[in-house]
Amino acid sequence: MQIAKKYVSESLIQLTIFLSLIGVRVDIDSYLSGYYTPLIEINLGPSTAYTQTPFHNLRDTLDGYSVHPKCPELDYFFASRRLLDEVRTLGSPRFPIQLNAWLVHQVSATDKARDDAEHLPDGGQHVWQTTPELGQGPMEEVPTPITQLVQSSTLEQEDLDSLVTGQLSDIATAISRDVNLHDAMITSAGRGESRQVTQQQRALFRLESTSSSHTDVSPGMAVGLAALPFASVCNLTGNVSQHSAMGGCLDEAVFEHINQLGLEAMDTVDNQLMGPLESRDPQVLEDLDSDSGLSLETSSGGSSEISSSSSYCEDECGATGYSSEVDSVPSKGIVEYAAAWSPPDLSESVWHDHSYSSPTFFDQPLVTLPHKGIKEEPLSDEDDGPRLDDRELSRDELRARAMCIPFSVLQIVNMPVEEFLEVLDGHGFSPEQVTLLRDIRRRGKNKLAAQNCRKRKLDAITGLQEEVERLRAQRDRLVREKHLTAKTMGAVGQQIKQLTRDILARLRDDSGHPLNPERFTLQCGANGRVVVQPVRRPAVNKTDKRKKEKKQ
DNA sequence: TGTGGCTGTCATCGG
DNA sequence: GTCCGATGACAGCCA
Repeated sequence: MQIAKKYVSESLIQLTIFLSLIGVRVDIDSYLSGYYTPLIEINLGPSTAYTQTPFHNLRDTLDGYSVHPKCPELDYFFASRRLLDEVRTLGSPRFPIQLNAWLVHQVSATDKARDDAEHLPDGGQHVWQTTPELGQGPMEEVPTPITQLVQSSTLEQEDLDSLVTGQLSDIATAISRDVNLHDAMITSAGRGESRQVTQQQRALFRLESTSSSHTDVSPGMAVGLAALPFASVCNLTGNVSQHSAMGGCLDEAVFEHINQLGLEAMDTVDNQLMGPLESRDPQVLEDLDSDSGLSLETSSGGSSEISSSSSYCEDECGATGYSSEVDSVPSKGIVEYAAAWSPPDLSESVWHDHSYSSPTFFDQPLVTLPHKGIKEEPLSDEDDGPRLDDRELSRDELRARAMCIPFSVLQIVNMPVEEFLEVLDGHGFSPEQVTLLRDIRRRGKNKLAAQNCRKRKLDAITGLQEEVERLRAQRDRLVREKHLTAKTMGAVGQQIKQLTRDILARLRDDSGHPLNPERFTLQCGANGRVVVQPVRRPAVNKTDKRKKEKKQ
C-alpha cells in the first residue's frame, strides 16, 4: 500500500508539472502531506550567523516531524520538494525557454527549415505566444502532442481537462523516446551554429554523464555547475529510456541545472567550455568531472579533494568566523600551493579577533617553507620586539609565522579533518609544529563555537523577552476581562434582586399580605420553575452566643 | 578609575 | 580513543 501510494504521489507530482506547463496551477501539498509529511518550509529561526550545522540536522527536525537521517524516505521527500519548487517557478521567464527547446526538438526537418526561413524575431519563442485563433500562426507548424497542449492553453477549462487527459499518454510516449534535451537547448537559442552538435560532443556528454551520475551534487552548490553544464542534461538523455517515461524526464537534478543555468547561459557555456573540452584528454575530462561534481564553491583551480569537502563553511547564512572565502588547501604540493595561495577577502568575513588580528597578515604571501626545530618566539602582547605589522596579527598567526607553518589560520581551521591529519602526518612537521597546528585548529573551532553559542544565547534571551511581553499583555487582558465580568455580574445581581422584590411584592400570603422580601426569596429550579422559598438564615452557633454573653 | 559589553581562550561534557 | 560542538568561566580589551 505504501509503495502504491508513493507511486501515486510521484505520478501526481509529474502530472502537476505537465499541467503547469500549460498554465494550470495545481497544489498537491494537501495530498502529499499524507505521504511526504514534512512538506513545509524549513524555518531556520532567528539565528542566522555562524552556523555550520549540517543539513541533516534540519532534516531531522522538520517542524516536529522526526525523520531519521538515514531514512530513505528523505530522498523522496527532498526530490519531491524540489520538484514542487520547480513547478512553482514555472512562471519565471526561464522555463518557457526550456519548453521551447523541447518543442523545437520535435519539429520535423521540413518544418524546421520553414521555421528558419521565417527568421522568427522572437528567437523561437513564438510557441508561447497566445494565438487568438487556433490553427493560425506558428503553432500550426508544430503538430506535436506538446504543441497541442500549448494550444490547449487557450481552450476552455473543460476542454482543457479532456485534452490533458487524452494527451498525457502521448506526452509520455514522446518523452520516453530518447529526446536529446541538449540538442533542443542549443537549437532553442536560435543560433544556427549552435544547432550543429557533433557526435563527438554527444559522446563527450555521455561520458561525463556517466561519471557525474555518481557524484552527489549538493543543490546549494550552484556555482560549480558551470563546470559541467550538460552532464546531468545528458544524464537525462541517457536515462530516459531506462527509467519510467515520466519519472526519468523529471530528474530533479536536470531541472535544477536547467533553472540555474538558463538557455542563454547554456549557449554561452557551450561555446566556452565545449570547444576547449573537445581537445582535452579524456583523463583530463574525468578529472574535471570529478572536480566540478564536488568542488562547487571553488574557482581557483585548487585540488578537488579539498574543495570536495563539505566541511568548508557549509552554511548559507554567510557569517562564519572563518570565512568561506578561504580557498581550499591542497593535499598535494603544499609548498607550491602556499606560494600561490591568494589571500582571502576578509572584508566579507567575520573576524572578531579585533584585539589581535588584521587583514594585513593576509596581504603577505606565505612563501616560507616549513622548517623544523624552530623555537616559538615569545609572543605575549607585552613584548617590545614585534614590528608594527606584527602587532596587528593574532597570536596564533604570530605563532604560525614563528613556526614557519605554511598555512594560514583560516586554512588550518577550515581544513577538513582528513586533510588536516594528512597535513600533520605527511609533511614532516616537528612535534612543536604539530602541537601548534592542533592548537590553532582547536582554538579556531572553539572561537566559532563560542560565537555561535553567544548568538544563540542572545537569541534565546530575545525570545524569552518577547515571550515575557506576550504573557504580560495576556495577563493584562485577562485582568481587564475579569474586572469587566465582575462588574457585569454585579449589575446582573442587582437586577435579579430588584426583580425578586417586584415579584414578591405582587404575591400574597395566606392572610393576603404581600410577601416580605427579607423573609422570602425566589429560587429557580433545575426544571426552570420558579419557587418562592423562605429565606434560610444561618443558624447562630450556641457556643458563640455563650462566648458573647460571657464577654458582656 | 570603575563598569559593562565583546571577544578569545580554556576546561569540561556529551554525542 | 579521537574529534567536534556546546557551554560555563575567566581574562583582556575597549568605549
